[in-house]
Amino acid sequence: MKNGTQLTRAFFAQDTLKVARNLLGARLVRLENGRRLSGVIIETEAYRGEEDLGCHCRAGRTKRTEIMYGLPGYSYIYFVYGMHWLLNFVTERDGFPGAVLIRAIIPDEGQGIIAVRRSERPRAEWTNGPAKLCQALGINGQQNGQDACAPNASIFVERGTEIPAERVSVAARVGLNTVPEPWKSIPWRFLAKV
DNA sequence: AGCACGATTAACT
DNA sequence: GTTAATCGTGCTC
Repeated sequence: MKNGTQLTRAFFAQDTLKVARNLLGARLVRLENGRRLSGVIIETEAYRGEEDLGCHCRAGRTKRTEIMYGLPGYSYIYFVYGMHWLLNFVTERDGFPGAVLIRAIIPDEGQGIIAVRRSERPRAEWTNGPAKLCQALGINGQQNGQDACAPNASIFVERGTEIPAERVSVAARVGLNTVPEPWKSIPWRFLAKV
Protein backbone atom coordinates (compact mmCIF):
# COMPACT_ATOMS: atom_id res chain seq x y z
CA MET A 1 0.00 0.00 0.00
CA LYS A 2 1.17 3.44 -0.91
CA ASN A 3 1.26 6.51 1.26
CA GLY A 4 -1.93 8.51 0.91
CA THR A 5 -4.10 5.39 0.75
CA GLN A 6 -7.18 5.49 3.00
CA LEU A 7 -6.72 3.10 5.93
CA THR A 8 -9.04 0.11 5.72
CA ARG A 9 -11.30 -1.68 8.19
CA ALA A 10 -8.71 -4.46 8.42
CA PHE A 11 -6.27 -1.95 9.90
CA PHE A 12 -8.69 -0.82 12.61
CA ALA A 13 -9.80 -4.40 13.32
CA GLN A 14 -6.45 -5.16 14.94
CA ASP A 15 -5.61 -5.01 18.63
CA THR A 16 -6.24 -1.52 20.01
CA LEU A 17 -2.66 -1.09 21.20
CA LYS A 18 -1.30 -1.99 17.79
CA VAL A 19 -3.69 0.40 16.07
CA ALA A 20 -2.74 3.21 18.48
CA ARG A 21 0.96 2.57 17.87
CA ASN A 22 0.62 2.35 14.10
CA LEU A 23 -1.56 5.43 13.76
CA LEU A 24 1.55 7.45 14.64
CA GLY A 25 2.83 8.99 11.42
CA ALA A 26 -0.47 8.48 9.60
CA ARG A 27 -2.42 11.44 8.23
CA LEU A 28 -5.74 12.50 9.75
CA VAL A 29 -7.89 14.01 6.99
CA ARG A 30 -11.01 16.14 7.31
CA LEU A 31 -13.10 16.96 4.24
CA GLU A 32 -15.38 19.92 4.72
CA ASN A 33 -17.33 21.66 1.96
CA GLY A 34 -14.81 20.42 -0.58
CA ARG A 35 -11.92 21.74 1.48
CA ARG A 36 -9.27 19.36 2.70
CA LEU A 37 -7.72 19.82 6.15
CA SER A 38 -5.13 17.42 7.48
CA GLY A 39 -2.27 16.74 9.85
CA VAL A 40 0.12 13.97 10.81
CA ILE A 41 -0.84 12.02 13.94
CA ILE A 42 1.86 12.20 16.62
CA GLU A 43 0.01 11.19 19.79
CA THR A 44 -2.67 8.58 20.56
CA GLU A 45 -4.17 6.66 23.46
CA ALA A 46 -5.70 3.16 23.57
CA TYR A 47 -8.96 2.32 25.38
CA ARG A 48 -9.89 -1.34 25.32
CA GLY A 49 -12.46 -3.59 26.94
CA GLU A 50 -14.96 -3.34 29.79
CA GLU A 51 -12.25 -4.27 32.30
CA ASP A 52 -10.31 -1.11 31.37
CA LEU A 53 -11.63 1.26 34.03
CA GLY A 54 -10.34 4.25 32.08
CA CYS A 55 -12.53 3.33 29.11
CA HIS A 56 -16.09 4.55 28.72
CA CYS A 57 -17.05 0.91 28.16
CA ARG A 58 -16.47 0.16 31.84
CA ALA A 59 -20.20 1.02 32.02
CA GLY A 60 -20.99 -1.66 29.45
CA ARG A 61 -23.22 -1.16 26.47
CA THR A 62 -25.10 2.12 26.65
CA LYS A 63 -26.47 4.46 24.03
CA ARG A 64 -23.19 6.37 24.18
CA THR A 65 -20.78 3.41 24.08
CA GLU A 66 -22.69 1.27 21.57
CA ILE A 67 -20.53 2.54 18.73
CA MET A 68 -17.41 1.13 20.37
CA TYR A 69 -18.91 -2.35 20.31
CA GLY A 70 -19.62 -2.18 16.61
CA LEU A 71 -17.55 -2.40 13.46
CA PRO A 72 -13.97 -1.10 13.62
CA GLY A 73 -13.07 1.98 11.62
CA TYR A 74 -16.01 4.10 12.75
CA SER A 75 -15.57 7.50 14.40
CA TYR A 76 -16.46 7.78 18.08
CA ILE A 77 -16.74 11.47 18.91
CA TYR A 78 -17.90 12.54 22.34
CA PHE A 79 -18.39 15.69 24.39
CA VAL A 80 -16.65 16.43 27.71
CA TYR A 81 -16.37 19.20 30.28
CA GLY A 82 -19.40 20.90 28.81
CA MET A 83 -17.44 22.32 25.89
CA HIS A 84 -14.95 20.00 24.20
CA TRP A 85 -15.23 17.35 21.48
CA LEU A 86 -12.77 14.43 21.31
CA LEU A 87 -12.14 12.16 18.32
CA ASN A 88 -11.57 8.39 18.49
CA PHE A 89 -11.56 5.56 15.97
CA VAL A 90 -13.24 2.28 16.89
CA THR A 91 -10.96 -0.78 16.97
CA GLU A 92 -11.11 -4.55 17.52
CA ARG A 93 -13.48 -7.10 16.05
CA ASP A 94 -17.22 -6.48 15.85
CA GLY A 95 -18.68 -7.05 19.32
CA PHE A 96 -15.55 -6.23 21.36
CA PRO A 97 -15.26 -2.60 22.54
CA GLY A 98 -12.16 -0.55 21.87
CA ALA A 99 -11.08 2.81 20.49
CA VAL A 100 -8.04 4.99 19.91
CA LEU A 101 -8.14 8.63 21.02
CA ILE A 102 -6.34 11.02 18.67
CA ARG A 103 -4.48 13.40 20.98
CA ALA A 104 -2.25 15.47 18.72
CA ILE A 105 -1.39 16.10 15.06
CA ILE A 106 1.08 18.26 13.18
CA PRO A 107 -1.10 20.54 11.04
CA ASP A 108 -0.48 20.43 7.31
CA GLU A 109 -3.27 21.14 4.83
CA GLY A 110 -5.71 23.96 5.55
CA GLN A 111 -3.49 25.97 7.86
CA GLY A 112 -5.28 29.22 7.06
CA ILE A 113 -8.61 27.88 8.28
CA ILE A 114 -6.97 26.19 11.26
CA ALA A 115 -5.29 29.42 12.34
CA VAL A 116 -8.62 31.26 12.32
CA ARG A 117 -10.38 28.48 14.23
CA ARG A 118 -7.59 28.45 16.79
CA SER A 119 -7.96 32.19 17.32
CA GLU A 120 -4.62 33.02 15.71
CA ARG A 121 -2.76 31.45 18.61
CA PRO A 122 0.87 30.33 18.14
CA ARG A 123 1.17 27.57 15.56
CA ALA A 124 2.50 25.14 18.18
CA GLU A 125 -0.86 25.37 20.00
CA TRP A 126 -3.06 24.71 17.01
CA THR A 127 -3.51 20.95 17.33
CA ASN A 128 -1.44 19.80 20.32
CA GLY A 129 -4.41 18.46 22.28
CA PRO A 130 -7.42 16.21 21.58
CA ALA A 131 -10.00 18.99 21.87
CA LYS A 132 -7.78 21.50 20.10
CA LEU A 133 -7.44 19.35 16.99
CA CYS A 134 -11.20 18.82 16.86
CA GLN A 135 -11.76 22.56 17.03
CA ALA A 136 -9.10 23.11 14.36
CA LEU A 137 -10.59 20.56 11.95
CA GLY A 138 -14.24 21.40 12.63
CA ILE A 139 -14.99 18.02 14.19
CA ASN A 140 -18.03 17.68 16.47
CA GLY A 141 -20.89 15.35 17.38
CA GLN A 142 -22.40 15.58 13.92
CA GLN A 143 -19.74 13.18 12.66
CA ASN A 144 -20.11 10.71 15.52
CA GLY A 145 -20.78 7.21 14.25
CA GLN A 146 -19.49 7.90 10.74
CA ASP A 147 -17.62 5.17 8.89
CA ALA A 148 -14.04 6.38 8.41
CA CYS A 149 -13.40 3.54 5.95
CA ALA A 150 -16.18 4.57 3.58
CA PRO A 151 -15.27 6.19 0.24
CA ASN A 152 -17.30 9.30 1.09
CA ALA A 153 -16.11 9.70 4.71
CA SER A 154 -15.55 13.27 5.87
CA ILE A 155 -13.09 12.10 8.53
CA PHE A 156 -10.58 9.37 7.72
CA VAL A 157 -6.92 8.41 7.97
CA GLU A 158 -4.33 7.93 5.23
CA ARG A 159 -1.23 5.83 5.35
CA GLY A 160 1.80 8.01 6.07
CA THR A 161 5.41 7.76 7.05
CA GLU A 162 6.23 4.87 9.35
CA ILE A 163 7.65 5.94 12.69
CA PRO A 164 10.55 3.66 13.72
CA ALA A 165 10.52 2.19 17.23
CA GLU A 166 13.32 4.43 18.44
CA ARG A 167 11.14 7.48 17.81
CA VAL A 168 8.12 6.14 19.71
CA SER A 169 7.68 6.65 23.44
CA VAL A 170 4.94 5.35 25.70
CA ALA A 171 3.40 6.84 28.84
CA ALA A 172 0.40 6.66 31.12
CA ARG A 173 -2.84 7.98 29.67
CA VAL A 174 -3.77 11.57 30.48
CA GLY A 175 -6.66 12.83 32.55
CA LEU A 176 -7.62 9.61 34.34
CA ASN A 177 -7.33 11.24 37.73
CA THR A 178 -9.85 9.11 39.62
CA VAL A 179 -9.30 5.85 37.72
CA PRO A 180 -7.89 3.02 39.89
CA GLU A 181 -4.66 1.18 39.16
CA PRO A 182 -3.41 -0.48 37.11
CA TRP A 183 -5.50 1.36 34.54
CA LYS A 184 -4.44 4.82 35.64
CA SER A 185 -0.75 4.12 34.99
CA ILE A 186 -0.85 1.52 32.26
CA PRO A 187 1.36 2.80 29.38
CA TRP A 188 -1.26 2.98 26.66
CA ARG A 189 -0.34 6.46 25.46
CA PHE A 190 1.86 6.58 22.36
CA LEU A 191 3.92 9.58 21.28
CA ALA A 192 6.09 10.14 18.22
CA LYS A 193 9.22 12.15 18.86
CA VAL A 194 9.50 14.94 16.33
C1' DA B 1 -36.03 14.09 38.34
C1' DG B 2 -31.80 15.25 40.33
C1' DC B 3 -26.86 15.00 40.81
C1' DA B 4 -21.77 14.45 40.49
C1' DC B 5 -18.30 14.37 37.39
C1' DG B 6 -15.41 14.09 33.18
C1' DA B 7 -10.07 10.72 27.80
C1' DT B 8 -9.77 19.52 28.45
C1' DT B 9 -8.42 24.14 27.76
C1' DA B 10 -7.24 28.86 28.72
C1' DA B 11 -6.48 32.26 31.85
C1' DC B 12 -5.25 33.16 36.00
C1' DT B 13 -1.55 33.59 40.46
C1' DG C 1 0.29 25.40 40.26
C1' DT C 2 -4.85 26.51 40.47
C1' DT C 3 -9.40 27.14 38.72
C1' DA C 4 -13.60 28.35 36.02
C1' DA C 5 -16.25 27.31 32.02
C1' DT C 6 -20.38 24.26 30.94
C1' DC C 7 -23.48 20.09 29.74
C1' DG C 8 -24.25 15.12 28.31
C1' DT C 9 -24.01 10.82 30.44
C1' DG C 10 -24.80 7.37 33.71
C1' DC C 11 -26.02 6.47 38.34
C1' DT C 12 -29.11 7.00 42.40
C1' DC C 13 -33.42 8.08 44.43
